[in-house]
Amino acid sequence: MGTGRRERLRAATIAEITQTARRLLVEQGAEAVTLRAIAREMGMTAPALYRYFPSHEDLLRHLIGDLYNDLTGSLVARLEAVASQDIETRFRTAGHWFRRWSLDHPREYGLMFGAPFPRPEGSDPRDYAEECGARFGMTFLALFQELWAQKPFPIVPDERIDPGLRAQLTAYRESMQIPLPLGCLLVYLQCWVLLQGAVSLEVFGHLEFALPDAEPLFALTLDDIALRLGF
Amino acid sequence: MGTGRRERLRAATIAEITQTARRLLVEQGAEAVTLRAIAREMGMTAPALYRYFPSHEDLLRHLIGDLYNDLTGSLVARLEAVASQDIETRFRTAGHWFRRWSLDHPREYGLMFGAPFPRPEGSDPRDYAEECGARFGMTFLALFQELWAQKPFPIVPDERIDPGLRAQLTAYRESMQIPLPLGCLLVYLQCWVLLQGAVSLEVFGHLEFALPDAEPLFALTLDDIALRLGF
DNA sequence: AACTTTGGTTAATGCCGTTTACTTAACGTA
DNA sequence: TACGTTAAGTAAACGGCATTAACCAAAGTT
Repeated sequence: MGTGRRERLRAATIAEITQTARRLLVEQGAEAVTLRAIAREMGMTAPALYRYFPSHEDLLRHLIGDLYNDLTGSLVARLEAVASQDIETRFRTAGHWFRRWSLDHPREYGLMFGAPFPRPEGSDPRDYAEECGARFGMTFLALFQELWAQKPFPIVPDERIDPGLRAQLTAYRESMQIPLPLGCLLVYLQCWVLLQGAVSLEVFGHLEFALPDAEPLFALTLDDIALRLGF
Repeated sequence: MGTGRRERLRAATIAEITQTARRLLVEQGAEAVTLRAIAREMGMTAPALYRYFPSHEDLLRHLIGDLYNDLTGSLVARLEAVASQDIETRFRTAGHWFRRWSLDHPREYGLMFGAPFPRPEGSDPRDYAEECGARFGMTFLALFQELWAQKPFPIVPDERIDPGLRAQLTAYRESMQIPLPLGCLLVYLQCWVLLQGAVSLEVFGHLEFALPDAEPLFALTLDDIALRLGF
């Protein structure tokens, strides 16, 4: 129509797109993160986004990856801020921090840790989002590694772990390339289930039927974790 | 168009609508549960559904309520089947059953326990879905009540519970009209967090990064719960 | 017989993801 | 410097979505 006289000063970038998507997510919720809305916010039209992502789905997966990276960066920063403290304090810091981040970013949390939309059939089982998620898990695992080296916590010996579980833990250890006893990885997973389970219930409002404020209950959950880690 | 010659032999019912919605949910996933699809399946047109529900949103909330009722009924039936066994066995049965139901009904589970779509502003904070959810929770709580009457498990005395938590537990107890010590309710909530947290992570695939089959880990979670209940 | 209620219909609005065909600025190169 | 190519956008269209408005016929009521 001629109004167009495009300047072509600068093309959009993937980072700008995901940032816009995130802003929409935060301000208006997951269902507001549409291709048309993102494009509208950026002064473009929806089909242009197909130059950057093959589908809406993939854009969201990429956003999830970015969110994991944000989470990881924020955790690392928080841990560096308390690097001089003893290891128990740092564990508790990590736990509290994860809960805080999650409560402060409920919509991001929902996208990352809620019910996954079924991944499209042909897509990588190891996509960007999963890679970033794995890196995030690794950051937590590093804490356990350090604790184990510094002050080993009580674990179950390999031969007393259920064989089916033992095989999976062995495979997991090999894929991670981290030389820890299987029982140590098991404690890591159990702590992670405790932590993320408690946070998920709270963020999703599934504890409100009994506790409007679940913080004190979470403190007890952290005590459980501390107990398991021999603190 | 005249093809219409409606017979008006029978009007649709709310139950038929939610059953159709559930079938779509199970067979094609949450995003397939549209008003148009439901109506299509029932040989109707979408606007007709507005005679039964004020919005798509409310229809889904009602479906969630029905799913809770299904869950409750199934749990009660399972517990009756083992009613003659000792209380520990029944607890373990309830836990395993909840996991099994959830893994067998992942899409229903996602709708009920996943990230909640934000409820419309003017809607009841105590809608049908929440009522049914409360009844489900009550069924689990009844197990604790029975256990407590029969073989009390170790609890924290009221005065050693964090004051903020104590106040909330007191309010919860009054709303539930169930005369149990606060420490007992606390253990109930802790066990529920453990159980549902572990199941959520597994159903949503958030443990697959380490464990393709999380059953043995879940068994350990049940052991934790058993420990807390003094078994 | 006339009126009201019940439970549907069609048509329309304005979203949505996605595809197709087209445009045009920028770049590489002969 | 002219020319082909690529990169990055556009507009138009399709079919599907929730929702609303206007309408209609059968069933029940007075």
